[in-house]
Amino acid sequence: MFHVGGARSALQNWIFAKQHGGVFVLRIEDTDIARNRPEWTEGILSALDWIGIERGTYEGPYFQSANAGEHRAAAQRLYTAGRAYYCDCTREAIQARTGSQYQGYDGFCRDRGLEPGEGRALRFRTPDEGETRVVDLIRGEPTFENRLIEDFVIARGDGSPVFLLANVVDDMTQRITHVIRAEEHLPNTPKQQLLWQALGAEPPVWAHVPVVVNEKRQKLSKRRDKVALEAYRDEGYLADAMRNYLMLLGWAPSGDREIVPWSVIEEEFRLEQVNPSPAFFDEKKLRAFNGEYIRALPADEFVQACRPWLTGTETIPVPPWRPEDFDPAAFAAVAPLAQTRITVLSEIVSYVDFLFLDAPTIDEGSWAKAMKAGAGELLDAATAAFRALPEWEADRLKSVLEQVGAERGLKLGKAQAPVRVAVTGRSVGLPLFESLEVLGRERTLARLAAARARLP
RNA sequence: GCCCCCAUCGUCUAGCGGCCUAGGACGCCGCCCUUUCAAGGCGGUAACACGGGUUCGAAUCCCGUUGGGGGCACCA
Repeated sequence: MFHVGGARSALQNWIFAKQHGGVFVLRIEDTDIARNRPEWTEGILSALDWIGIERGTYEGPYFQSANAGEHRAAAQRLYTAGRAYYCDCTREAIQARTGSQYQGYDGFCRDRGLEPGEGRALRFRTPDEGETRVVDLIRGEPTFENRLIEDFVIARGDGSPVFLLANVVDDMTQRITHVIRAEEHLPNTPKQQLLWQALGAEPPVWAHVPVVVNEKRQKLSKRRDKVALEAYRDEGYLADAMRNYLMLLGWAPSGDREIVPWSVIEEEFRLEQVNPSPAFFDEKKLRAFNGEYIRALPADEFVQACRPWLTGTETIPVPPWRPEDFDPAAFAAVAPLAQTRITVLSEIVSYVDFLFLDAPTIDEGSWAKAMKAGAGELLDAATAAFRALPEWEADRLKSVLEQVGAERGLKLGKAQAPVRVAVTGRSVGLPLFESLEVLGRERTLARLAAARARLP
C-alpha cells in the first residue's frame, strides 16, 4: 500500500512489492487534492507513469471508496463491542477543561454511556495501560505508551467515518501486509494498529520512509512535490535519470557506484537498508546525473528525445522559430555536438536556434565583449577569406580564420569570437566551424554583413 | 505543552567493533586537453554534533546533552 507523498516512496514501494511478488496498491489520500483538484491527481499519476510506475492499481480517495458501507459497519462494531463511545463535547468545551495548551481529549464522555445521536462523534476507547509496539522495516520497533494516546474520533457527528478508520478497514479488506508510507505518518501508526487489533485482525508490517526535505531541511509539500516532478519532466530530465537519482535518496547500490541500470536497482534495493534520516533533494546532482544519461544516449535516440522542445507541446513552450523553418537534417548534423553540452533537454533550443531563425538573437553582453576595437576589420577579413573558399567545409573554414587571426597576432580563440557572435548571437555555443558548415555559405555571409553594418 | 523520529564531508551516501591515516558521488578549487562552452583526464578541498559509559579496541553498542524534523482536530 502506498500513500502518495513523493515519487520516491512510490518507487520504493513499487519495487518492494515486485520483489516480494506482492500487489502494489496506490492511493492518493489527500482529500483536498482528490476532492478539489482532480487535475492534480491526474498530474501525480502521469508523473508516476513518466518514471515508470504502473498505475493499474490506483485506488482512488477513501471517501469515494466502494467500501463506505464497510467503514460504517466497522465503526458500529467497535461501538457495540464497547471499544468506542459517543461523545458530545465541543472543541470549546474540551479546551475549557484542559486549558489553552492542547493536551489531547480528556475522556470526559468515556463513561457517560451516551446513545448515538445527531452531532455526537464516536471515539475509540484507547487502552489505559500497556504499550503499542509497531514493527517497522526501517525504524525497528517504535513503541508508544497506550495511556498517552488520546481517545480519538473514528466517526464524525454525522456518522461518517474518518480517514484513520476508513484506511484501516480498506487495508484489512484488501489483506494488506505491508504499509509503506512517509515518516510523517509514524505518530498515527499506534492508533491504526490499535484499530486493527480491536477489529480482530493481525496488524501489518509498517515501513516509514524518511521525508524528502528542501534546503531549509523542511518537508517538501505535496503540492510543490507534485508540481516539481512534472516540471522536471518538462524541463527535459530523462525518466531514467530521475528514477535513478530518486532511488539514491536514502539508499545506495553495492560498490562505489551510483549511476546503475534499473535492473541493478530492482535487484539490489532493500527497504530494510533505507537510511532513516531525511534526505535533501539536490537539484545540482540530479542535473549531473541527467547530463550523464543524456551523453549515454545513442545519437538517434538523443535526436528523438529532443523533439518535444524543438516543436513544443501543451506543456512545453514552442521554440522561437517558425515551425516550417525547422530543418531536421540540419539538426541531426549538429545534435551530437550539442549532446555533450546540455544537461537538461530544454537547453537544446538555445544551442540550435541560430540555424532556424532568420537572424540570430543577439545577446548584448556577448556582443559588447566580442565586438571591441578591430572587430570590424577582422570581420571584413574573415568575410573575404570565407567568400574565397572553394569548398564550404569546417576544416577549411577553420584554417582560413586561423590565418586571418594569425596575421593580426590573434589566437584562434580570440579570432573566432566576433564571428561567433555575428553568426549565432552568443559568445558560447557549439563548435563554430561545424556550425558554419551546417548554416551554409549564404546565410553565414549575410550574417557577417549584418553584424559589420552595426559596427563603426 | 505532550509524543515520536533523526544525527558521517556543503549535499546524497559507504561503513553495521579491529580492513578507517573514514571510501564513492555531486558541488567547489587547481592543472591538462582545447576554436568558445562543454565533455574527457589528473589532482585538491571537506565529515564521524557533544559528553559519558561498555570493550583490549568504537564512526559503529548503551545512556545523556544539544541540534534538526515530524505529529498531536468531528484534516487526510
